Amino acid sequence: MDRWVLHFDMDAFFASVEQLTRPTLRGRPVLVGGLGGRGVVAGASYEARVFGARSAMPMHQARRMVGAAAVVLPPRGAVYGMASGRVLDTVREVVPVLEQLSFDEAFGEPVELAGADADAVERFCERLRARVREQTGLVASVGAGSGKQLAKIASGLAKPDGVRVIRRAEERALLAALPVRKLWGIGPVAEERLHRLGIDTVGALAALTDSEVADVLGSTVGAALHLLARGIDDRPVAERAGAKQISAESTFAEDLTTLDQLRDAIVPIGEHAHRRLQRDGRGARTVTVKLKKSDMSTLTRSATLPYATVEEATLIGTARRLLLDPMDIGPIRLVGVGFSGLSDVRQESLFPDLDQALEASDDRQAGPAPVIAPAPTGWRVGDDVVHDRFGHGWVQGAGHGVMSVRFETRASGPGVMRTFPVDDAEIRRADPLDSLDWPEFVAARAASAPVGEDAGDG
DNA sequence: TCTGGGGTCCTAGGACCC
DNA sequence: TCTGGGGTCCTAGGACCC
Repeated sequence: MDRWVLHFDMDAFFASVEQLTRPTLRGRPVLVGGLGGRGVVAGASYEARVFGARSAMPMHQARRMVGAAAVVLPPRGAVYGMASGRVLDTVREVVPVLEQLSFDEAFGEPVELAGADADAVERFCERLRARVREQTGLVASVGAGSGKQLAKIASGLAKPDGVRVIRRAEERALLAALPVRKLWGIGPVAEERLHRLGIDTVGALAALTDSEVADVLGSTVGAALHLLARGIDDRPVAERAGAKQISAESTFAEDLTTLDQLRDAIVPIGEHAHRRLQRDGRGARTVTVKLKKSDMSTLTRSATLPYATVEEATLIGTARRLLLDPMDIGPIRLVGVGFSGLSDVRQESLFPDLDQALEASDDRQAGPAPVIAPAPTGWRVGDDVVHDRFGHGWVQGAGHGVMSVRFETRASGPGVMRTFPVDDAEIRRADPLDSLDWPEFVAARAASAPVGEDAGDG
């Protein structure tokens, strides 16, 4: 009996959430991403893509392509996370088993579609999209095919705002004509290797022998891709287990050149990773430090503790001791801290002596301020604010002692802009999530919870 | 003014144990 | 007293995904 795998993919997710919660931005070219000199685009609205802007492009380049109309916003991870959760909850009402790939993508294989004809699958996908749009205000595209690979290719063809069902009869021809890069698992390196051998299409890849593919792409990855290229893809759709690794990293505006700078810089990064570890609830046994040099090559150093721990001092102390000296390895643009070997751990250690030893050797100190200045105390474009009379809004511009605030939320429709002195006492920092929910739930939440910090967490 | 941040999986070598 | 083979754990690097 024919199986049907669905791939569900939100359209321009980050930018769409911005346009949903800040209605003035609808129809405008929105770029979400890092604002600094080294920032890249994390999300671009379709209006921005018209100019050639794309995800992963350096922000300055995208900004130049789009021109003066560009609206550039820092990512609001907490809002995207909340929106993502609601979208997936909605999908789950219809497709209970979901394999979530990211914030905005998931595979499903609805049991009621087993053996269905393509028209029925198409109707199902359209109903799913309509439901998501009604309940969340966000647009998804859905692809369907005989396996994960084809479902994913189909959703790519469906975008924007559509459904694409790849029928059995068209499968072979469609796949064969595709550039190899379209296969999930073929990136720039594999693509280049195949090009050098004159293999440009999935059809040409499929026509190779097993051993030829293994020679070019390796025996494990090569064999898997060779099967996919021939349309053989019986991988099951299954819920993902908990994360295997939790990490945080940061790129600095200017390269770090001394060990002291690294030792200072790694602390807030380790704390960030540790906060997320705490939220996860497990402890970590292995600590990994990642350093990216100015030439973009990376070095990693890791250490495995005798037991998993949740202790911040132990974990960050271990990370600090793993650092290498830029005097030896060269200037560093990024520092990362990762925790792995995750497991449930009781709070009290089985090895109190060892704990003491580890903490004693922890050279962490309350040293000078981090090299990278903390967020400026003033208002920045994109900040969420609240005003007693005008309600929830966001900072659209700031400078020269004044700031312009657009008062609007998802529920309000396009709002008015007002100008205030930057030190106006009536303007306060607000929880970004209120832009999604205001005013329905906000009163209840404001009464019970403090304003969230960590909005940039994604 | 080049190239973020959060992940997964694979490879390969060495240590260590039986 | 000069040389095996298998299994597991650890470390480092890299490709790839969104």
